[in-house]
Amino acid sequence: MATPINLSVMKAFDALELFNEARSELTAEVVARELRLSHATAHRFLATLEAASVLTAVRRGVYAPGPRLARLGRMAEELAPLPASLQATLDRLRQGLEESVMACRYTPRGPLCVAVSQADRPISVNIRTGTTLPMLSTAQGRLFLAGLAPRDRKNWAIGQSVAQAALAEVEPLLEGIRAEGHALNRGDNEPDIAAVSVPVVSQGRTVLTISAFGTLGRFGPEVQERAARQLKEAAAELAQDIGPTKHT
Amino acid sequence: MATPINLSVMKAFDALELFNEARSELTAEVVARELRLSHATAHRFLATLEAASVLTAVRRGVYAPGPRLARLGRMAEELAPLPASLQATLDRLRQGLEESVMACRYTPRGPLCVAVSQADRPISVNIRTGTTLPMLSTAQGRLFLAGLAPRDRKNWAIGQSVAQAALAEVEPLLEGIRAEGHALNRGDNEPDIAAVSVPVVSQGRTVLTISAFGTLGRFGPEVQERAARQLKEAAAELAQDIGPTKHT
DNA sequence: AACAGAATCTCAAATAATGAAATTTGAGAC
DNA sequence: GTCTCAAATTTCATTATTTGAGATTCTGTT
Repeated sequence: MATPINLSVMKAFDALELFNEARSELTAEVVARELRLSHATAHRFLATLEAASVLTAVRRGVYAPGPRLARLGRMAEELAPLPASLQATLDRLRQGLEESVMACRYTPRGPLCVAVSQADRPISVNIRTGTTLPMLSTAQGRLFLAGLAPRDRKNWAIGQSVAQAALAEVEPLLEGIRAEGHALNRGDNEPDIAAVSVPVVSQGRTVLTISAFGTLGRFGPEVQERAARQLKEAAAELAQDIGPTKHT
Repeated sequence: MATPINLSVMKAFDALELFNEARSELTAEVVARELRLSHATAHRFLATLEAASVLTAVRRGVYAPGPRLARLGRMAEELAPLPASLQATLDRLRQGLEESVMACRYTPRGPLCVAVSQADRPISVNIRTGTTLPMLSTAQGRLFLAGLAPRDRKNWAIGQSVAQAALAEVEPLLEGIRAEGHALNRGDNEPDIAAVSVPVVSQGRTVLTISAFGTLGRFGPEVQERAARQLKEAAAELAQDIGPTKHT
């Protein structure tokens, strides 16, 4: 049903995902172990990425991020089609709410996290940009579904091999979401994690969701209501930023 | 002789290279044409990159850079093992010399451009980070060769299938480079392009080159001398920044 | 010098990628 | 609403590429 995915390319990006602050260099041994590949195959991925300047060989057998990856990232930041004001808006909301805030875009597989502003506390809930959330069990997913016409919702379920029964089960929730203008999540997707989400609507379509999220204990009724209000104001501003585009 | 390279991964990065300021979106048609693939294969690469969040689907058939690419780029900028002061140093040199300035690292395939500071003029010579230069015909390549022990130089030629005769031909040049402490290029690699390069030497090894480059007409003897002097001073400072590391 | 472990290379077998052709989608005309 | 058609997406037999076991090379230690 779906376009087959190039598995080598996925693995190459999986390898890049192994870098983090605590691991600024990669060896074939780490790649082989983490991605469950042979040592020879892991080495070949690293050698390929080095040949492409995506990685740089620090010394024999040890690789670090390379200049091309940095350049492609800068290019992505300059060209990606998000409102210019999105990150600043998220930062402002985060300061006002004192919780983490994020924005998601619709994809058929689920809401895609495209920007985050993490709460300032030493330890807080975070999500990585590029993460795709489940559609049926998250506030963001339900907002996107609530914004679709019934036929589009049905086609979505068919396209993603989701049982019509599962879709029918959330229809009452979607009704409530449309009435309230925001969606809540209290542990439905992740235990002990709450979220309040509102849609950014441009030309009758939900083009983004923005959400405040954190631990359940921090999200009582008053916080929820305050968050929903502030998120809605921000969403209205963002919708004006987006305005009419050729994406109709 | 060398580790085989994964061709699918290379093609995926070739596809990413098609974005630029004038082209912020990609279609399968463009990818197919530019990379000489079938329409179906081009679509599959785009779908793969979209599934990996490296691209984002703007609408059916149209793709833009995605959040994961931006994130990986930021990660690369944070983790890549360059001296922290490198870019500032290049910027300062550019201002002093009023020419473009760049830094290269050694790879067996040739000098890899890892940082650039482009001259302020509306039109000036530039190079893209991630570009690998030829080894024998560039000032940077000759500097790296000049800094290798004769046996290492011979092994390099064997490893890269370079004829020993070609290597022997540049030996007198390398001798001159070692005596002067810098290397010149006046159209040897690219017609009408001149470069002055100096090595950044740490623990007896040439770990970087820094170069000023521009059109031939702007690089008279006085400019060359002035550039060499300023580049050498900067190289000495950078070498101290690098200092003793575990890269011995 | 010898040795050992890690990194790199080789190549036959297995698997995945490719592209021609079929199918689906969606915009525009009526 | 239906129909048309170009573009996008999917299918599947064939071909090319990828994989990993094992061989070879490299390098640090003694």
